[in-house]
Amino acid sequence: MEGSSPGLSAERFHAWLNLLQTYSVVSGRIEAELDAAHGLSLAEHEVLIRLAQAEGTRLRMYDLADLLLLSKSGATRVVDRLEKRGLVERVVSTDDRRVVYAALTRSGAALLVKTRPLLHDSVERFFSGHLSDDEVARLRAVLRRVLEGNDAWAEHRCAPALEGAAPQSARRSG
Amino acid sequence: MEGSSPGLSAERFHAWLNLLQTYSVVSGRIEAELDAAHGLSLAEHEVLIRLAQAEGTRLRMYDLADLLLLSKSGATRVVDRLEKRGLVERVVSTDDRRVVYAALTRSGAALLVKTRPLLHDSVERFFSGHLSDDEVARLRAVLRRVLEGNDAWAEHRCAPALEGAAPQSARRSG
DNA sequence: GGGAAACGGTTGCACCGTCAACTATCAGGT
DNA sequence: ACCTGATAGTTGACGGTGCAACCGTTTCCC
Repeated sequence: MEGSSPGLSAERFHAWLNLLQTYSVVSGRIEAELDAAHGLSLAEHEVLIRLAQAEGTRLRMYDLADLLLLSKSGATRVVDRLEKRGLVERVVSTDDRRVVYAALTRSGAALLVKTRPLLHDSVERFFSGHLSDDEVARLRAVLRRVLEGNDAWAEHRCAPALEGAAPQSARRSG
Repeated sequence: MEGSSPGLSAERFHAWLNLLQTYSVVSGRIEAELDAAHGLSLAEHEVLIRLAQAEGTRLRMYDLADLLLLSKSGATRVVDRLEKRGLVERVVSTDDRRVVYAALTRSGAALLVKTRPLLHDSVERFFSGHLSDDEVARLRAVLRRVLEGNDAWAEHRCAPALEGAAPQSARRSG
């Protein structure tokens, strides 16, 4: 009853531990920096980014939750917070009155313009800056495979974010 | 004012997003499985594991917090929970009466014997199972570098855990 | 020895997120 | 038209975590 070879699996288990640790440390640092600078959490920040990139700078709550890997209620709450600050507003869909859009407000967009460079910079400084382009690519490939293995890979979630760093203009329909 | 080339940094930023997603998805699955099976969270599980591996199957609260990358209060609370279930007990040090040891109880050790294989299995199934040994090694190396870059690499935190899957015997001093 | 500072741990409070239950709306079948 | 079920979102209760303030202990240094 020795089970699966312990020595081998230890190495594999450590990789998992290291992932947890990296997540914990890096996200902690980034969050601290963002919070100190603008009082925005990582999740809040990501909401703004996702909205900025979306068609019409708005998203259904449902899609937002999906994008952020958050529960429905989680999405409700993060939007609550942002709405209270006037960075986002809720708009009920006319097509389907169950649907609520979270829409980026003017001041939300304005804030994002200021905060995005810092986020970029933080991620680079605390994370990707320690890696070569090649390593980054390999890392992505590996993580992608894990996500696929968990049926959690989704192009729309993993591919976008941060494209075209200046979305202010020419966002009209397309 | 174009700043750092956006296209390049996008790729690097995505790697970060993918790390967040992988953490979220995988830890969610593992946690669900552990919880369903034994009512133990991932953090609680790790406490038991760390204690089992420690000298005398006990650790100072301080060290425990460090190992788990938890705040002091976080450690207090997770031990509270485990103590309430009788899996762990607090022992005040005689050397230094400020110090409190969290010590694995008999039933804690017994439970761990049953749960550890499942944890192993979960990690393999949801995470490392999707990767080759080579990829695992590369991943570890990369994550380690990021941790080092954040002054967060610590041998005692990253190396141990899960060594010799049968610690029940011959754990005496050494 | 006595006071100050450092240390280890716990507690109060607030935040963030989940789950389950709920409301409201829409779609389908009869 | 009506009832049923699915869908989108919100709410309330709750769990887990961090921070700051706190207590008791130890250490340092005069």
